[in-house]
Amino acid sequence: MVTLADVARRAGVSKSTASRALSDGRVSAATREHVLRIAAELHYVASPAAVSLATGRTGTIGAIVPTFDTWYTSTLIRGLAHAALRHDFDLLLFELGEHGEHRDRAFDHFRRRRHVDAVFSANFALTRREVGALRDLGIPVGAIGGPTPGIRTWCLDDEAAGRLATQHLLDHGHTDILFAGGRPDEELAMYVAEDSRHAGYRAALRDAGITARAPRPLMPTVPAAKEAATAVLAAADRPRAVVAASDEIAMGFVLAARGAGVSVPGDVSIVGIDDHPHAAAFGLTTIRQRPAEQGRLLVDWLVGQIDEPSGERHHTGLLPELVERGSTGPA
Amino acid sequence: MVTLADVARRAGVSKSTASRALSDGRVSAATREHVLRIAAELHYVASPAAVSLATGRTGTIGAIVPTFDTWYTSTLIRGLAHAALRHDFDLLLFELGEHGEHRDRAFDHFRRRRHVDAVFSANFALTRREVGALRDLGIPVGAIGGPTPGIRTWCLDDEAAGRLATQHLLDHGHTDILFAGGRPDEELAMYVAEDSRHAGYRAALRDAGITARAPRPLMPTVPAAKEAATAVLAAADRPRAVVAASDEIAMGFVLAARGAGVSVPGDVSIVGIDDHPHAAAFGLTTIRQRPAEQGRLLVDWLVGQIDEPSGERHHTGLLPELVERGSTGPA
DNA sequence: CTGTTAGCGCCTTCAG
DNA sequence: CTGAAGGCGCTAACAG
Repeated sequence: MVTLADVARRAGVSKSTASRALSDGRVSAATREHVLRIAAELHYVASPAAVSLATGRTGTIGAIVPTFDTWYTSTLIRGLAHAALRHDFDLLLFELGEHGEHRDRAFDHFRRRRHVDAVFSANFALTRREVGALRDLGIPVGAIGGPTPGIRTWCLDDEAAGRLATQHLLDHGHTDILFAGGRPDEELAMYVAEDSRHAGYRAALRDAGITARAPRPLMPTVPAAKEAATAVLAAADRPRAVVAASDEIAMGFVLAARGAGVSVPGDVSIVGIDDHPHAAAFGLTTIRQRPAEQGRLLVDWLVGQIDEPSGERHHTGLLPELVERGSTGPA
Repeated sequence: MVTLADVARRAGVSKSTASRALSDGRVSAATREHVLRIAAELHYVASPAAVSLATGRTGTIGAIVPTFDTWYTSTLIRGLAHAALRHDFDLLLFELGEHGEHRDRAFDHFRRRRHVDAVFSANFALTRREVGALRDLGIPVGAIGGPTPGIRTWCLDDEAAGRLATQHLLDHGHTDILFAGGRPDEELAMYVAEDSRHAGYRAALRDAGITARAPRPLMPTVPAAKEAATAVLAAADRPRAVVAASDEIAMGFVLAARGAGVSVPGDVSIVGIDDHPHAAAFGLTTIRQRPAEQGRLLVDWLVGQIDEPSGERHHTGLLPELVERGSTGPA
């Protein structure tokens, strides 16, 4: 392997000069150019380990997410990866999974190794204790999630999203609107976004002077939603409209409706939240959020914080955006 | 930060003894236990950079994939991440994206940094040149993709999958079978799996003495497939059955069929390949593959190779598996 | 079994 | 502007 010493020797300068030439340091333009040329010829690449040991910087950002294989998290990670690359940072990935041994191990493993300069966290998947541990790492932490003491956070303004979706239905004259979503299992801190969306739904109805139905909790996956939706649509008190807490839930409803011969939006209007890539094929009216851009945003901020920490720890709500397609119609 | 020296001093031994106690080395049981206790008390964690510099090992595996946000790649990565964690390795991720500047940069960045002990590659997304560069890295390389000289590879036996899907239709008495899939854009090396699946389809028909239709190339996404399917199903020579090169394509067909009032499987039978998580909700008959297990397989192999390279460079085809649901029926 | 001695490759004072 | 020297934290011979 070619080292800095090789480059220095070949260039006829000292290691220090070579080092300076390769980075910012003050060197004469001539030597710099010369060293750079030699380095290129030799395909010199600095050893990350050595650089890290000498500087304390690792050049990598850690990302901690609940699972990779969902539209939201995988798209978010894509955004993180692109931005990290643009800033010349590497991205180290940790999947937490559900609570349990594996999860603890993953988290511990991540927390104890000091080889990241900053960490991105999908906070909505962490316990309070875990978030605290992250904060105490002493490096910049940026998270997707609700407001969290001591941590800079961002996320879709879920309440506004729920409100916007509901208002859209209200504008169409609907009054019998079901909210579908929210975990049946109270244990998990995950998916609290759904609670905020539900709150937005309730607020919109309250403002309109309309009574909300009892929500229909379900797991936020297409198959689970389809199953639940089949029951909902077969019931005597079938709602005329539904606000789905996510597009996957909305898709489950569309699938169930078609299977049951229920027309969308003729018999029931359905609005989702997310703008999942499949939403268009389902003709879904939805509230859009852009995970990839959220990832970019986070990494840009993190990289800035590595150089000069600002101490800012507030929360930023991202604006939702209505996308009208064919799944909603007049009451 | 607490270092090995701190532990050694506090334990009253030399750094080397402490180091040995913390790892495999020969030390008396008593000293080992003592050092271990002190280390735990002090929350000692070895500096990865220092270890790496001293040993030449980095404890991380690099993964290079075309994009994160597809079911296949994100599930694959989940498998990689789980297995890596189990072996106490970190996972460094690189997303290549489409060909172009960003892609070159990503690849170069990855190739030049020597901070991974082994690399996983989603070969199907790479050019021959890129694969060659990976091979020349001098570290173990394991890939998902077709047989590649000099590289250990695995992938679903796509030809067998295409054949199995087609045979299933043949068994139902179908003779008018369309193959939907294959990139309209010849440029990209990506998704060659579709070609093999198409080959399997043709082989099955040939064996049955049935003439194949001209395939319907399309982008492998739900929206694109739905659009293409709408045209296919409206045509005068609408096929009685279709082998979709992937479940996403199959879903596009199901959506299009429902939109056009075409009954599945009454008017047209549809079989997919992959067993995407949404497949069940679509009632899709499909050929299953298990990306997460593929990821695990790869990492297990890679970790073994890091310790003792075996030089094996062959290809392994993974067996496809028919999953019958409701989207296929008699001719 | 344990301590001493050298580095691993780079950056960074400190002189010149 | 440049060179020499020391150290980042750890492991790996080499003696004892």
